[in-house]
Amino acid sequence: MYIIEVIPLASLPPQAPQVLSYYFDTQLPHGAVVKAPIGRREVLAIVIGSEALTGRKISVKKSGFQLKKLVGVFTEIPQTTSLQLKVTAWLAKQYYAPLGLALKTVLPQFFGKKKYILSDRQKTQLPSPTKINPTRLVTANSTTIRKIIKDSLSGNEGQSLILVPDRQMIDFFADMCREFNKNIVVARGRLPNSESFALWQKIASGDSSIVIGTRSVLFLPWSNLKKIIAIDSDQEGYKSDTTPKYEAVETARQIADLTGAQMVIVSSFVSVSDSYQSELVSEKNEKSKTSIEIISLTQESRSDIPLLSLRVQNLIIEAVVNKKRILILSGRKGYSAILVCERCKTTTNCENCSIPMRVNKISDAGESMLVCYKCGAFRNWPKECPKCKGTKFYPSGSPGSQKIEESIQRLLVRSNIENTPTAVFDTDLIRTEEHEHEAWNNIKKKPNTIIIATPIIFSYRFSERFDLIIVPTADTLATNPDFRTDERFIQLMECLLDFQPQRLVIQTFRPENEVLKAFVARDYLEFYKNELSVRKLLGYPPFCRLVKLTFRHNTASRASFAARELFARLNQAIQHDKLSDFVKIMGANPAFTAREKGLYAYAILLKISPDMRLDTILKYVPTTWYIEPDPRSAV
DNA sequence: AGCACGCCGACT
DNA sequence: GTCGGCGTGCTC
Repeated sequence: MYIIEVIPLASLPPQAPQVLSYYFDTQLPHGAVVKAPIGRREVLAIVIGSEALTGRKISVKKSGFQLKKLVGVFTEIPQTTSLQLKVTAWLAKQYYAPLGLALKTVLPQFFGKKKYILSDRQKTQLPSPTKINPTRLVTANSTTIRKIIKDSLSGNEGQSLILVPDRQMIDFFADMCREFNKNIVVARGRLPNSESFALWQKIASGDSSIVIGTRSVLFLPWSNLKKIIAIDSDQEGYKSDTTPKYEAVETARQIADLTGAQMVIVSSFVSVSDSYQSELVSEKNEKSKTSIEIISLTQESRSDIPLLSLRVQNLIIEAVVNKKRILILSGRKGYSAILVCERCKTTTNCENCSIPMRVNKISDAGESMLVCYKCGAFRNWPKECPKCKGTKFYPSGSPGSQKIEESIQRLLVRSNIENTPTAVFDTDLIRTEEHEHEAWNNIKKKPNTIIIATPIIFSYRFSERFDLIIVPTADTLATNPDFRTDERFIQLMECLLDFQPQRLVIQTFRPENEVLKAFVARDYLEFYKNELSVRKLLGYPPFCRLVKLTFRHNTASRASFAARELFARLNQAIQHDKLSDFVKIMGANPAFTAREKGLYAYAILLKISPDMRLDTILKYVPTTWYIEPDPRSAV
């Protein structure tokens, strides 16, 4: 009899032991794959140790548990590389995730269905980097990116990875690289198992190639990785939506450190956090030739603030007449942010959530519905106001894509150029990748289409060109106010410049805003300096890591009780473990959306010293809480 | 993350 | 009276 220690490919609470023990008749090698019973189910597990069972010693060692027997062996041939195990351990530690789920993310999709043979080198050792290369940080625009990628890849004998934030970008980089290298591998998420296996083996064999893909390709069995180029570092798509909720670029840097590869981040705009990383080397690029124009809306008459100022209207008409391509950046989908009662000014809120419902146009005749973007609930236009019994309502608040399109169409009609097509490009209309392709092809068929798009258009920013770009609502581009709002604004504007417009026009109620001025001057040194000092003072990234804790319950009092209870418990732990210099607790407060899908939500925000392990404090958080490390938004 | 247990509402 | 909703709790 032998005691076998395994990592099961299942989620165990992170505060519980992550390695489970079983007994079995034979010894099993490190890396073997077995079937282990957990509760009433069977899961695959990786063997990480075997020891002979000598008498009753074990019952003492594993007291409290009745050891179960392994159900069977899938294969004794080791299926995990040394690099994979290192990355697994790092993911689990860095993002406070169960080890088994971290392992599941690094293993290939065909794991447990196909068996394979690893080289000895992969099983046991890493390429042992002689030195850790500092990450290079390069700002690029659509004219310089080709050169930067080409230079970065030239003379590279090993494997290279180009990491992109979303699938739409893959083709652009694949086509670009094909011009100077024939060995391009395009990795699109879910391949059939056989293709996925072929790709996996090609990379495992050490074959020199340039791999282009989204975050899942990070975990290919690199055997000769020399370079990782990440396109942008702060895009939404880089954050994993399943546990472990890793940041792909941060993970890429870790893999680069483990393999000795060189890491390069190519961004349109260097984030505040990246600007602080002292080991990064920034390389300037030339300024764009776009003329940036700010239009102050404060002078427009108070009662009738038009969506498009006279100046913008004239520019659009002129551009249409001259057959120029026009893009309008929309901050949100739908028609408008809120619906207001004409008499008492009350907004219509969702019944299940404590947020206003958005107005959505559902037909060209102007028929509208209300929709909640939190829970997806729909309702008809209200008949009467529950407060004042008023019967007239009007859409208000920040305008969405539909309302912008409506304004444009009216303008075109007024100007007798109504044969100009318009198209909305946002996630209301584009639900799947095929939709997106189709929508895009339709637009391309009519090159004079005026496009009204949310930031999802940025996936095309290196390959598309617009002559005139309008930002009608600069002040409401950020959906929720947050410490990252200002940098997010600059990032959006910098991405717009990648379309290389002749003119970019920004409408604002706050023309004196410092952030806007920094963008117009395109000089961010002062911005970084101010932003960093504020963040240092308030304990935001890069000076602290944030962890958002959320508790939801259908009873308000129980939710608030749980929140106060954990708040007290964490404070106690901080005192007892002498962590007050390393952890700050904000809360416990009702969450930004205090009621969500009928549940009352409370949130606690932790600010944790970047070099402290998250589990030092998170081990005190009950499993009933939702834990989100490095949330994209602090609210 | 699964998966079962357990306790409340609408069906043959 | 059972089926089934999903809240709560456990996994060597």
